[in-house]
Amino acid sequence: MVINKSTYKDYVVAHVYERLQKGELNPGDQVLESRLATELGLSRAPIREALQQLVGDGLLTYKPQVGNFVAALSPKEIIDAYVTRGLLEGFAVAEALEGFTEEDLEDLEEYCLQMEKHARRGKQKELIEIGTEFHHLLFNKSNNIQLIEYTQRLSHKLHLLFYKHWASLYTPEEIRDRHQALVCVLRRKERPLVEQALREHYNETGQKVARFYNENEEGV
Amino acid sequence: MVINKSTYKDYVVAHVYERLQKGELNPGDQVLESRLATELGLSRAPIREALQQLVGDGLLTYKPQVGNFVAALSPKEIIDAYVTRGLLEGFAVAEALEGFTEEDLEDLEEYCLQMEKHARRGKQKELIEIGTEFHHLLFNKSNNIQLIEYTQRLSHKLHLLFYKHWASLYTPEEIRDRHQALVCVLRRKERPLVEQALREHYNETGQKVARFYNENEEGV
DNA sequence: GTCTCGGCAAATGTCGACAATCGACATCCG
DNA sequence: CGGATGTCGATTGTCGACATTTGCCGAGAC
Repeated sequence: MVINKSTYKDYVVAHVYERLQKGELNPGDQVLESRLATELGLSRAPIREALQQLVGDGLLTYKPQVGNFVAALSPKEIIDAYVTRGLLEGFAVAEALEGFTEEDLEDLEEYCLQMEKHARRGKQKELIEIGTEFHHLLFNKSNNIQLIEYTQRLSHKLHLLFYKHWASLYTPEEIRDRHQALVCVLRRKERPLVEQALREHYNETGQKVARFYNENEEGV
Repeated sequence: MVINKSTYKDYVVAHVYERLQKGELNPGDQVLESRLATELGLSRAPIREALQQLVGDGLLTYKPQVGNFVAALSPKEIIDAYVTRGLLEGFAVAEALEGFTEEDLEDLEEYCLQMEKHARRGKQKELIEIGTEFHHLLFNKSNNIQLIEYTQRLSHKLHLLFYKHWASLYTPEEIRDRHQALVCVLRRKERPLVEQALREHYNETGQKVARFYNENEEGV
């Protein structure tokens, strides 16, 4: 593109994101370099770079001499990923606990209500957006760069892979309550509680997503 | 090459690792693609792939249109990285707490003694090796793939960047005691204690490394 | 003396073509 | 008929050349 002064790589990455979100690329599918190249009117070089980055982010898996495939996580791997995210985000939030102002907390509570509203009306896109914003606000208070980087990566990965199912996992009330509970714990300013709460938050979701996949289709 | 059926990329990655360990590449140095290419008798394509992987692992940083540079962490970033590793490894070990047999624990204690011995005799290479083995045995008991992957990456990064200083941070007795303390805590089989112990273990080391760098040279 | 502008060298970004490898199908032999 | 083997198409791996961008350096104006 022109707007982004940087290279084609990011453009390709964005394109693949989109394909993933639209469901045009599903777990297990092979991602062909030449196909993407002709699609985007580029040579294979920038495509390969983009794909490699996606592999690094865990969205694709790479088999040498064979190709890149959309990551297909087993139920166990799904749970693992969510558990790990809970660990990272829990710690990040705990580290930044003192940094949360009353205003922040009220913003978060407002998000809870909005999430419920959007969920109730079936506005999936807005729901996702607010949800992302919610957690973003949470772990971005931390100033541990390394921690944030890993959290972002994992968050991004889970977001793209399980994007579609968010609305079918919990009822609108559950969504609201679960997130309000987090804000509640945040208010108490006790590190271990905060860590524990976020771990459980993601642990539950991981279990649900994994069960969902187990029922609907066999992963891997 | 022939012995390794996989691609040149891994070969290049290994080569850069070596250069880093030997101190031929230092933080801040630019890593030139064409230079590596002629050095290894390859074209720039596999070099670029390898460098990109190294960027993903955090060993290099990448400036678009400019090049790749050996990561130069600020003191804060050094501490952050160690803290994060403590978080990950602490959790991984805690998760696998029941999996540690008495035999494992005795092996670990044996490692402690060997580390002290090698440190005392100035055998840096062996010291590093055992140290790596020690922590490897610790977090590899976990079966959380995602967690292990991140831990490995971070471990690898810190290993390569601060490899050289290990022996100068602690006395041989301290090295032994610090690791024996970990085994001790492991024996008690109490999750929170284990997590806490590993966090502190790496926190301390991070502080030391950061201070070391602050005194000897200005990072970044 | 300092600042600005323009051009030059060097490095990265991209391209199209060729080589090596893998998977699948067809074929051959027991 | 079943399993091993050879061949073919498709895809990735690698290459060398070209395009573009960056940062430096020096000439010239103020």
